[in-house]
Amino acid sequence: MLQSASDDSGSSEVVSPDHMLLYYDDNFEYFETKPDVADMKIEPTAESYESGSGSDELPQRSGKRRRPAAAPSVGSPPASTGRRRRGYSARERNLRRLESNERERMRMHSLNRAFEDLRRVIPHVQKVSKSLSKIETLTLAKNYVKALTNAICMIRGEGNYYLFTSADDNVEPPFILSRDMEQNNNDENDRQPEPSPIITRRSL
DNA sequence: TAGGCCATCTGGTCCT
DNA sequence: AGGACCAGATGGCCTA
Repeated sequence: MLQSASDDSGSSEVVSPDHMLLYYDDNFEYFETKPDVADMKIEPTAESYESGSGSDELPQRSGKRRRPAAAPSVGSPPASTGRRRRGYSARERNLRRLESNERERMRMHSLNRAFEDLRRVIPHVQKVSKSLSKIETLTLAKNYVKALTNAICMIRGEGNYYLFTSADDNVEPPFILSRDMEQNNNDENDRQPEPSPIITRRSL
């Protein structure tokens, strides 16, 4: 297995499949570093890749099977309308693909770090050995902003700016802020002093 | 075992 | 032209 178990924070230590980089011989044929991908069905050659004959597949390196040829996205031309850039050898194309994969991984890792930062500043009840999912994080953040906005408006004597609806209840636990719950979040030492909002949603 | 969540790959599109 | 962004597809892990 190439990928370690996720720590559920999205920041799992991942062994990049690209580090097991394929070797190419002079004919641009692929060679796996370890030919133990039992379910790998396609061993593409440069010819198949060049011809765009539908088997221009990179070998499965991460243990995850590549999806079949991409279905054309809605409202966009088919993938094979000549948009593929010419002039690149199979080796160059595959190097670019690997570089793109690496950039995409880095991008997703930075996105996950941002999610983790967001989790740290959203007061919530800690689930046992489990952090908030991404959708929970976003929904709680939205509710948090709403509640804080309402609190500000209340202080100004303007009444609630947002009304919470049943849709805001989709994420458990209910959005309630208290010092105890906030403390629940503060289990790490990388805290900076933050204001201590005392907001009880149910009182809104 | 099914479903939820996630990481990764991939190709199309947008942006600089 | 090339990188960023995006969404679809896929398979692994985990939990109820």
